[in-house]
Amino acid sequence: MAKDKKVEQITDMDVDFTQWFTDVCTKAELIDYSSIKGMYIMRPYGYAIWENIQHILDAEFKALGHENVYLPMLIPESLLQKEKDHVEGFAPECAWVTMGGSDKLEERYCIRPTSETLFCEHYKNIIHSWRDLPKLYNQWCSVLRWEKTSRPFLRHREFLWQEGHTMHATAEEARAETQQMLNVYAGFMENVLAMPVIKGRKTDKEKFNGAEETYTVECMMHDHKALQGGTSHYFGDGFAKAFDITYTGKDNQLHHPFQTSWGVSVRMIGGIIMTHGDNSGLVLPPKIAPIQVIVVPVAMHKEGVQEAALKLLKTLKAAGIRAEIDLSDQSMGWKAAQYEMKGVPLRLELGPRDIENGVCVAAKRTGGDKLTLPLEGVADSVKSLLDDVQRELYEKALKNLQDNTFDAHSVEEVRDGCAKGGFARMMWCGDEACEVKMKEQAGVTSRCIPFEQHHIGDVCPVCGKPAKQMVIWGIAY
RNA sequence: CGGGGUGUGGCGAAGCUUGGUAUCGCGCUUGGUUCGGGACCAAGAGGCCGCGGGUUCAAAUCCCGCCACUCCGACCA
Repeated sequence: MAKDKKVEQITDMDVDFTQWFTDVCTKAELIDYSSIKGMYIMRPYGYAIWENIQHILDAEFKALGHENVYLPMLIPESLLQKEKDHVEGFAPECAWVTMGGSDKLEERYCIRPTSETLFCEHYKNIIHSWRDLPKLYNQWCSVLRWEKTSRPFLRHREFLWQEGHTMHATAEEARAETQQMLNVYAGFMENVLAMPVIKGRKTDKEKFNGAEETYTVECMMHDHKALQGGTSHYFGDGFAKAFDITYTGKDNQLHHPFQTSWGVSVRMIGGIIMTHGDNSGLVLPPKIAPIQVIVVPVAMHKEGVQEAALKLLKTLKAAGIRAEIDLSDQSMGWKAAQYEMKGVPLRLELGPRDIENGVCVAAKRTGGDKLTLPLEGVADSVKSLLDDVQRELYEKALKNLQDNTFDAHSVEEVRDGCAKGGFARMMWCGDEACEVKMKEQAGVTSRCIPFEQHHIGDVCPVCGKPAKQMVIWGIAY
């Protein structure tokens, strides 16, 4: 039976979620392994998803006044060391270039794990006056962090990302930028990736090395674990002071500018997979899917079928839909399973019977009965179905988040509740010692201090002292 | 980086204990029949047995080292 064959190809997600994830990454042809641990090959289908992410986000960044730049890949050790917290955080995972050709280098160069220091070096050269501010730069690139363990999309040693780095005249302006970009990420994830997010602030323990404040959008995966979707940092003038970046203000006095940085990476693709995927494979939100519609002709050998299918494809493409056709001689069943594996949101079948009736048959990747669509005005019906899939994915993910988020009043409650997956909301005194205890006793980390606060209790259940905020706790990827 | 498991055509496995020159299924190629949920017949092609060293007349098999994958910790976007 067909069902048995599916199980052969891809591990059941309820049996082994990790193995299921790896199966999807390789069998949907998103990724291949290279010979170096943690360095993956992004195959055309996987890279196309990243390209779609890039196109949409890049346009949003630019609409908000940001400019793209490209900075070097190597950071001299002396430059990296200028900001103490920053270097301490990244030193353990830096890879170094020590040779130039056959000569040992005078100073070793770090392969960028992130580019704050490089941006600072450059900003010092180009920022002199209040007229030079703000500087709103963004860079699409890859960075390298020598991770001990690695997994496709979730933890690469080299990963693709974007890093925005901005400089502002005032702290208020920089803070506003930090929030603005967090909102850009949240909107993108919810509206385009169909992934509901929790916006909030990271605790000091979890914040970025060198940042004053780190903000995050946290998502819940299908297995109820947490994934950070994007981060936005407010640096204050710490880096500016460390790198001696100054400008002359309208008051003819020297000032340090205020800085932000923000980024998202291919990890988001891991998030898409783990949010929407099912036991048939990948499920892609239509807005990001490289192929939105696959046209499958049925009984192609029969008179006129192929022509009609190609005509249908042309109609869809002309309407701006990312559609493709499978004219291979594989069986109907094989094709159905194949495009389900690859997460194509909508499949259109067209056979002799349909042509006779002037219709085609649509199957949504999200399931439900197959639908019969008149070929007359098919592009509009398809667009509407794609919208349905997009909405259904979001609603399902939102339900998963809501159903698996609970209020907790004790460490034990968090431990037991999160052990089977989920987000715990619990009050917190703000003390890092209690956060450490949560990790030790409940096995969870703080995901964020959500902007949307609820009053669950008056005290921190860990220490009994008065509580300051509600924190989301969970097990993170 | 510590502990466990794994590595054999593209994929999944058998063979390893007891050394003798590699087997099966899927996939791939060609031809034909099929075609509304993973089709069938026939003929073919494809292997540095993860890499390096050692033992031996002889190594996929035994020994040592390394690399990679994977799971559990610690670390991290």
